[in-house]
Amino acid sequence: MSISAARDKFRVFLSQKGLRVTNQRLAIFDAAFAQKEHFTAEQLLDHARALDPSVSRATVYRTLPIMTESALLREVDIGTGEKFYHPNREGGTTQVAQVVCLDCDRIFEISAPFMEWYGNTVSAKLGLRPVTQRLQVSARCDTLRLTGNCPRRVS
Amino acid sequence: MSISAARDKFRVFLSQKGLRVTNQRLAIFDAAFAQKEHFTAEQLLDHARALDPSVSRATVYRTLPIMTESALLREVDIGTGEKFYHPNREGGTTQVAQVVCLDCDRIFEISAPFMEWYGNTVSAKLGLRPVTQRLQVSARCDTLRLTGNCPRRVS
DNA sequence: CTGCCTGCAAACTCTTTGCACGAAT
DNA sequence: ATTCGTGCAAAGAGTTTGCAGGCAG
Repeated sequence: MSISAARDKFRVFLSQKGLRVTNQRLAIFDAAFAQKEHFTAEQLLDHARALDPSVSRATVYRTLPIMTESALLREVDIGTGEKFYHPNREGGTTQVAQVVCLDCDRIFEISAPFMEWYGNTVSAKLGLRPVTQRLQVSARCDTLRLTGNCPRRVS
Repeated sequence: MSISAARDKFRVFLSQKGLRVTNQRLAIFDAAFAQKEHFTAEQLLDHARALDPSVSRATVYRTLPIMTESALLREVDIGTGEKFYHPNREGGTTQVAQVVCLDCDRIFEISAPFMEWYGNTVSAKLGLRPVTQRLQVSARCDTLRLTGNCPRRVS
């Protein structure tokens, strides 16, 4: 999905929900889709302000749930206190797992289709209906620690 | 593992680490192991104070990491802002997944031995060495929502 | 023109920390 | 007698919210 297609999808989503298409929301969208890696609300605020200085922290926090609900953004909570976000460029709803490198603090997304099966199986045993699954692996990078170089490039 | 065996394990752990065996730490331990379900730091404080009114919030927060490190307690972060804890009565380090019921807010622990294999596989692809895994499923309980009764009893 | 959206700053929640006193070893 | 542990209250981080004015529809 191209960025302009995603942008259109965002506008349509807002309209269909009866929400207004404001310059601030568009700036936040553009800032989010310009990111190459996972970002925090604070980082997004910085980038959005570079596009439109009138964007406030409050609006960023109010817009993030909208973009998450529209599936344009993925929310990732790795238990560090702050939430991370990542543009969903493929537009799909495929299950993904996260691998968090404890040495470079980067987050890698890995397709994990079996997670859905697992959620169904386990939930059925309890008489529940699965809604979401999260699979996260935190790992160390020996190469980085020993050589000082991270062997992985920015995706 | 009986509760008194666990209590001894806690005392031994403290001693071996050069930490002191205080009444407050023991009260917090006893309060934790008296819980039937997952609990928060605040709930633990309440129960510990019932055993020893001198226990403070600060000491609870300072003791929780110690009990977690000693594997007597398991820390569970389901992304709600507050952390949950659960006594590890079996004493093992088996991988467990959590199923969180969005209707009764209860947390169920499910053995998930394949998680370790998965962490290894995924990490190896990235050249990383896995440290921890988290697998969580959030699910709805239709029975509870429709009848008002939760079909699962407290474990 | 109407009412949703905004920025600002204060409030909130959970957790951590500095300090002086108190208790375990 | 040491030194670590403690309670208290304040600080801290991240996020949410009340309000008065502003802009989209």
